[in-house]
Amino acid sequence: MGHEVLAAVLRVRGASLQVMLWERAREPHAHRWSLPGGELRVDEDVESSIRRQLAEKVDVRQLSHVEQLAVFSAPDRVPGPRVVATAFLGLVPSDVDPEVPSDTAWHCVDELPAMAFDHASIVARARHRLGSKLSYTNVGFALAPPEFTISLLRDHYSAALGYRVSATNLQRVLSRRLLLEPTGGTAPPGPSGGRPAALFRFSAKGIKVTDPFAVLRPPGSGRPAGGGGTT
Amino acid sequence: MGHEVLAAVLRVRGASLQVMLWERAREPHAHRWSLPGGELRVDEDVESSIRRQLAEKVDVRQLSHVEQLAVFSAPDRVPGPRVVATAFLGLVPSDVDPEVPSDTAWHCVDELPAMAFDHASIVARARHRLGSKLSYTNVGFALAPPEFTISLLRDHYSAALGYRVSATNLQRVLSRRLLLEPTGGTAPPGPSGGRPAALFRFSAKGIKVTDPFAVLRPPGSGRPAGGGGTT
DNA sequence: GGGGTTTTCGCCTATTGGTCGAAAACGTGG
DNA sequence: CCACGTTTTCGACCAATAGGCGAAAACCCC
Repeated sequence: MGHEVLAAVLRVRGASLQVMLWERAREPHAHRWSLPGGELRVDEDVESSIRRQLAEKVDVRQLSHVEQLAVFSAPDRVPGPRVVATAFLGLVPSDVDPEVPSDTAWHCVDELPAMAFDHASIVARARHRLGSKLSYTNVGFALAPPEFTISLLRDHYSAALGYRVSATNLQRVLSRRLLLEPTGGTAPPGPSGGRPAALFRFSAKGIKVTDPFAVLRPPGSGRPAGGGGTT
Repeated sequence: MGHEVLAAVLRVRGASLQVMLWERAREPHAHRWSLPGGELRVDEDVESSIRRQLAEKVDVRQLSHVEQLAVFSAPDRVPGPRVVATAFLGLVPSDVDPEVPSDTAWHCVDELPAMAFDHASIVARARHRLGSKLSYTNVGFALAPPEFTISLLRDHYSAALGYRVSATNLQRVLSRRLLLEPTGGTAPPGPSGGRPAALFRFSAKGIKVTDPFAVLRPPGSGRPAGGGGTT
């Protein structure tokens, strides 16, 4: 029984969320688009494997986040011999534009082309996971450059969530979580003018990226033990 | 490359959280305790497989919740040929006491015996996942009988989280999420007297079990679209 | 310098979580 | 049958957080 690893690598471009896909040249499902990945080797675990395979597509240093998504294991999910897939969610910050092979391109997640196998449902799962985690972790920073303005972050959140979020509120919520640290610098205003936006960087004083926060907290503590919590 | 499925099946017993384990009779790791599970067959997906394998241990109808946990894939996680494991979290309500085979027993999660392979880390992951999800989903009801008192639910939450939670607060939070529905009945008081407790059942009007709620909500909506959200 | 634009910040409100204490509803023992 | 302990339930109050609005700040161009 074969085992493959696949990744839905997402990024924000302008106002839309995009996923990295490559076009299959050969059957089965020739000319349909599929997620990057491949066979798991015997000497690597699934995370090493997906990082190795993604390295053939993009510079792995530009991946700001990688996490397990789920196992897809329907017996007929691919034609031929049985293949189980471990799917990952990957994120790329918006300030880099990795070189990709000629058969590979970014597609907006709400205008997906004809997809191979069950890859469309994997992308859907990745979108859902990202949207959920934006609320209670700091994965949002993985979408943004190391230094960013609140407006940019707001736009990224909006693109990933599919609805506009308020910059005022986003700043206050993230500040309370001790996740924003002003760099002191400012970004130049756009061509139409406007007040220069202050630059921020991500602060590690807050929660860890994978830690959900506890709504029902240990008694007496404003935030859960272990260094951090958020709303 | 082999693929196995494993489950950390948890339940609350009195004031402690327990996990179902069986004692290995043969090498490797003879006399160490391991999670139920086994080989994935070619004609089933991972969830069917874990349900089938758990059926050999307990009545599957008594499993109130099953969800994917993570893939464990370190090349040397088991001796011999490579085996990748898909781990699950399972829950059993506290009112049933499933018959288990003679080599199988429940163990308190904070007094685990010598565990086989990487199974201890899988149990740790399951505990963490349950604790997190108690806060923002309704998995808590999967630990309780169909009808329950607030005190019982409070005790189950306390056991699973490892700290005491307030019954007052638990009731208000769950009520606001529209998850509690009074049955009208009451439970008889204990031997030391006391006011009879009102019985409740889980109400499906609230959030779905796997849906996290959005802290950053769509504008204008008190709760996210799609049937429910919570704080 | 005036008008347009964008960011930032302070107020106000609504919702949620946490704590406390009183009242309700039971059993028991004098 | 009445005082007492026990447990549940409920209301009141407080703290923290999220959302909305509008004014002020800081820039552009003309």
